[in-house]
Amino acid sequence: MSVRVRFAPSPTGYLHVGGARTAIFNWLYARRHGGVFVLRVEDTDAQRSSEALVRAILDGMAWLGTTPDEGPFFQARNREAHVADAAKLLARDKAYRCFCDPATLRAEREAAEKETGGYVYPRRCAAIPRAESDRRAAAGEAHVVRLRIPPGVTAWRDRIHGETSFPNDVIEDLVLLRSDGTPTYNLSVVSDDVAMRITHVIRGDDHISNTPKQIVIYRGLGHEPPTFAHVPLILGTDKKRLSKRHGATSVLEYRDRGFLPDAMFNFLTLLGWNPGDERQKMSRDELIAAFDLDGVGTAGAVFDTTKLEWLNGQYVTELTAEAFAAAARDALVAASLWNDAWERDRRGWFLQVLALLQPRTKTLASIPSEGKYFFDPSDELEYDPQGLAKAFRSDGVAPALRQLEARWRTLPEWSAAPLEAELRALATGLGVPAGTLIHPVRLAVTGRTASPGLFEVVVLLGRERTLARVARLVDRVVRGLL
RNA sequence: GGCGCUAUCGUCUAGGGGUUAGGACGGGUGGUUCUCAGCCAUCAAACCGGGGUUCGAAUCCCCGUAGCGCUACCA
Repeated sequence: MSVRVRFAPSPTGYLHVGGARTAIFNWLYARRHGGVFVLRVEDTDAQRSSEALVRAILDGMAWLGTTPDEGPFFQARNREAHVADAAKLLARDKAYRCFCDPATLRAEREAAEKETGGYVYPRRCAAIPRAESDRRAAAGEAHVVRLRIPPGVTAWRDRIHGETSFPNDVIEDLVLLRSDGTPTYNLSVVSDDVAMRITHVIRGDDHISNTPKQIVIYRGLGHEPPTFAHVPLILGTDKKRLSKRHGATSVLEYRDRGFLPDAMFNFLTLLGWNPGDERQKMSRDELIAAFDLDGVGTAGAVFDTTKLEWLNGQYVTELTAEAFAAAARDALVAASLWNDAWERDRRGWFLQVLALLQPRTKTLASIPSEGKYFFDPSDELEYDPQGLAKAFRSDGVAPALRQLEARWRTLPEWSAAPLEAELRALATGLGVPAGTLIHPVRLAVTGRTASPGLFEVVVLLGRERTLARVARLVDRVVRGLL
């Protein structure tokens, strides 16, 4: 039987990293086994669902590259089939009508929870004879339909947790159909999974306790349950289930923060799964070839973005120059630092600047700030205060820079080798280490204490901007303005 | 409260009777170098606790403990 898996988010929020990882595992499993990946939107809660949220989930999946082979299907549209399945269960006596007053039940539950803590519906209506049940329903008496949980134990072999079982007496005769005739979650899920011929249910650990209920429904319907694989939850740094208060949890937020989808995909894959060897950075094809449910761990995993940043840096470094340029363009536009010339006659210059920046870039969003001294036409830099104090510790620095400025001004060729030779010659003549000049110059042209190689930077900055910046800083230092 | 799941460096994890308990991120140190990044070298860093079983438990069993999840006419 060919593999059919599904991702079934309820559109009550954007696609968060936990859901994204579940989607990835399903997608990977389908790809690995030549199966089909189905997307089913569980939109039966009309209050909380919205089209915009459906859109957000689809966008998130598209960004990650886990687009469905089938779907999106919308669960709410299958309501009639779910109701029909409930009728089937009723006809087979796998379910029964419950005429209990909801307010009474609620009171009982509250009282029980206060005392012993536990409460399962005491099955008062389970024994109502069929004829009476039919008569009362026909007479219009309000009722719900409940699943009849048989005695015994419900067990399954979870692909991740192994043998798992629940004693049936702690499983409630859950409501399948509400008094208004609408189906509830567990019924809808099973009904749809059966209709969609799902073979493997790969979902979060939080569904473990729904599983025995669903298995009873499968059997009641006369179907063999699928294989279940419950993936451990993703946790926040406090080890609690990841939620908004832990910071960014939407995958699209990571896109906006300058992360690459391949990096995010790779990182999420490694959260709770490992290839069985020591690889960390893996391409999609490698991931597909290596992915297996057996490699999924059993314990929750803390979502710590430190490693994601490293991984993203790896992927950024490997981007082609064109791809990096396109990403840089978007980031610069967003930062209002973009100049159209960089796509035209200044294209070559732009690419050279980016070549310096790319290997040092961890996230795309940091490009504008990291390269501001290149992109911002202004020479009014802000100087790193600590760097300033250190670079101009000695009084001889400012005059030395003036000499350097003069030498560079008349340099026949504005390129790295002569620029460096000139600076070093001056340093030697002055009897100081080259760093004594290099550091203040770096500060003058970039405002910072750290940058790509100074002479490469200066070459790209050009003579005008370089000399203007050096002169500006020296001037301000001499006048005691800094 | 009940039921369930889980427990190896700070984090992601490997290891499933005998290992110097391995790797990655992050951190430290040293080297390369004008700084940063990178690269190279190197260091620190873990088996939740207690009982068993065994010649020998991180590993198997039991009991604790802790964390998390579920416990609706929500999904």
